[in-house]
Amino acid sequence: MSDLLERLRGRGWRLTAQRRVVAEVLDGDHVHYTADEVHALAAERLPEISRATVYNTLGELVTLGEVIEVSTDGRAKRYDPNAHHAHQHLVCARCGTIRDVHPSGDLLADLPTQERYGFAISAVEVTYRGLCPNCAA
Amino acid sequence: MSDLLERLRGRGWRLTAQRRVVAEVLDGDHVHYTADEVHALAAERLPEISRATVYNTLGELVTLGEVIEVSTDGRAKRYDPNAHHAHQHLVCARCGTIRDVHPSGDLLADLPTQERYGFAISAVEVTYRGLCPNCAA
DNA sequence: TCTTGACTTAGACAATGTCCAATGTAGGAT
DNA sequence: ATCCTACATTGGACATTGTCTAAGTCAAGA
Repeated sequence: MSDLLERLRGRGWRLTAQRRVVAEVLDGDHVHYTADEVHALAAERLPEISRATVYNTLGELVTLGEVIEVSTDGRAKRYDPNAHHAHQHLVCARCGTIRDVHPSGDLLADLPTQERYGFAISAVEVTYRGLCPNCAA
Repeated sequence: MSDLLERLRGRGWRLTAQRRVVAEVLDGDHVHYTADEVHALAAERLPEISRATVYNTLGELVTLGEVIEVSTDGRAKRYDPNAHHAHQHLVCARCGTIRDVHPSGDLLADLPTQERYGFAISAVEVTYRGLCPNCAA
């Protein structure tokens, strides 16, 4: 993730202050912010950045495969910059916090063809749900 | 699911026309409607049913463990009445259609303790994403 | 049949996300 | 160094999904 900006420039991204700030906010391994959280953090550095730009930029990063969009609870989507390493999520049912975990084995065994019902499958997600240490108290 | 109404009555549910209609709409194995779809279908039989009642009733059914709430795309949640048989979901990335599939083995192997980060895990979800036969065309 | 607490209703409100027309600007061309 | 222009940003209106509340209604036991 640290050389994200170079990768993006290499793909012809026009590098603006807004995009740089959004990318910097997302830098880090265990970060799973909502769009509004990204907006708030970006605005600390670039006060007049608009919500629309944050949404646009996040959408572009998802399209480029640099971050993964995670919808765990029907509330705000969260954005996961750890797109280059296969991982799964631990989600708190109360506060929505997400934590990455790493595959314990190769559970991603593909579905047998007869269970695919004609779908062209491109990804598998595994989500463990429960209460985080904070909310369990 | 077919004797859902009896189970609910047995739990002290007050049986109203609205609840009956919502439960009937959800009857069926491969049904995964959004709350608005449930409302529209319920309104065909009981025209003046309100959205609030549909939301309330769906929430109660989830609390009672009779249906499962599925959030696959950050858009509307879908309600899965097939709560009594373990299963996984195949989700179309374009149209949001959901299809049930049945565990091919016991992939639900628990996470090792050192990967739980103090979470009290209560459920595991597996979602396969791709394009359904319709959208692939 | 009466009564009562649970249920339903309409609509206001909240949270999240999308879209658009007007304005600004990054970076190549000159 | 400056100019151009296609692409990016902005603010605000709008859309979708879901929640809440106060007032009216009704299921089911007495």
